[in-house]
Amino acid sequence: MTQPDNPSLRTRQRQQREAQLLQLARHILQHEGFAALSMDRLTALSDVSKGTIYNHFCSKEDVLTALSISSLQRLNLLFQRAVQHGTHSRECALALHYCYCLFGESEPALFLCLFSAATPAVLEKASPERLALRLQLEQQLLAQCEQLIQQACLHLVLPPAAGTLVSHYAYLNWALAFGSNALFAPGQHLGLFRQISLSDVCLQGVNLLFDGMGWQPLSTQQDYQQYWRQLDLQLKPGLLEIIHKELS
Amino acid sequence: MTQPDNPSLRTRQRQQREAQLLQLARHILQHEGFAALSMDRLTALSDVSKGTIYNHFCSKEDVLTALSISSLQRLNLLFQRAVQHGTHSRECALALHYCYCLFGESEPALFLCLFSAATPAVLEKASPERLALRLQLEQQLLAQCEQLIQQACLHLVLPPAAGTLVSHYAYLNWALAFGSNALFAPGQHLGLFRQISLSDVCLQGVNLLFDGMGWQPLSTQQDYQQYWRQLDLQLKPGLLEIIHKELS
DNA sequence: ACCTGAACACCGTTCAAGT
DNA sequence: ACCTGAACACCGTTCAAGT
Repeated sequence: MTQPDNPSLRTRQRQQREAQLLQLARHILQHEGFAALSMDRLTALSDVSKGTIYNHFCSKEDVLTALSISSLQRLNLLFQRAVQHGTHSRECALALHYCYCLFGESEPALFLCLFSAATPAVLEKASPERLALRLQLEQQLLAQCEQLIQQACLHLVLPPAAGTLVSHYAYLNWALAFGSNALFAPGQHLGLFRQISLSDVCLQGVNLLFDGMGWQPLSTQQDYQQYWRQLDLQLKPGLLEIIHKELS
Repeated sequence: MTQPDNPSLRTRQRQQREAQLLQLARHILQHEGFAALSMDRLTALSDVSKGTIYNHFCSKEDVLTALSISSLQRLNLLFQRAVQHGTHSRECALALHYCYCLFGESEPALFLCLFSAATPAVLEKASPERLALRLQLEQQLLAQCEQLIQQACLHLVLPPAAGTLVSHYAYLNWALAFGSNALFAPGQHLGLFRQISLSDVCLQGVNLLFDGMGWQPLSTQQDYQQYWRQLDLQLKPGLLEIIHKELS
């Protein structure tokens, strides 16, 4: 029979190598651009053969999907940390948006993976296993948002409305956060929105959306810009630690 | 000297062929998927040689960018038509969102081109000329939004705020519209948001955003769901005509 | 001036041979 | 059981030759 430690050791080594490969892929994206990411290039930078790389990823697009998964895992951790910071539900929700914005600003390459991995060309060639994992992680993120919204309804600081309110609200929060971040990078690249600060516009967008929802206290009653600055001072260092843990 | 008609004829023929090639590319994307779009496949379906195709597009990614440009041109036309429909500025702005949503729903493949063309892998390999044209068209779209917002401020139905209000508001509208549409397609693909209607969630998002901005009349004062249905009845046919003009 | 398609280089993917 | 890298197929891109 095999030794009891052997399989777990193998698994650990395998995971470690996969993390190294993803690290290298990230390096290529960051320093040589997305067009430079090829299996050849990845093989050249790694210390394994092409066949071994295909033992981890079924296609080049699967590599991008794996990077998007590690982004989602990191976002989940950020959310878990940030949601504890606020003193009421609207502050907590704002803290989640702060996480998303911070992630996009401090790790643009990883955010662009998240963006690119949602593209049909990538979705079509990613492995079913990774797509399932991605779905699970996105559901986890959504669940954190929905829980917060539900809590706000229960505490009567968020007026109830008809229909599938909670999932719609969560969708719209996600859409606004994703859209704000996704527009920014290519916009800058093209020369659009040159005078806009991502952080400012995200904060403003969330304020408007939450005010529209009637989520109390409204931005006329509390200065959320000040809370955002508070997040910068109190939460940012811990979040950056999470983002950079086991990165580079 | 050359005949006076010759150059314009040449140009027209050239444009016509380019339109045909884009039409074929669209056909591949729609019926065979994004992964199936290759210069070989495009050549096979066309009646010209590969070299001629490279005479129009500097790369495969340039083809996607060209399709995103024709999407933007169509959106511009839709906006021009729709903005005239409303009886006050908030209705006009809602009509613009209606256009975006309708475009995403009725031409998902073209919307996905818009989405994919914002991806770094595509941006890096598109021709500078097309990127410049794209920038121009996006600025045109933005200008239409900003004009509407400015008008609302002048008519005192949109409370003025500090700083670069107008461009921020336009950015957020775009981010919400883009995000709502962009999340939907891959979400459906993954199995996320299965119970959500794109149209419903877009309308709700815009209502919340505009209410948050204080854009009068608020959604508590006017039933915008009814106006949305009105757009379905009165505006949709004309818009679909614009969308499908010179398409398949 | 423009079109052609063979040619080339590179890249994605596989798999027989090796350990 | 896993790794290797040669081999293959396909794809993106170019360009000498042709009209």
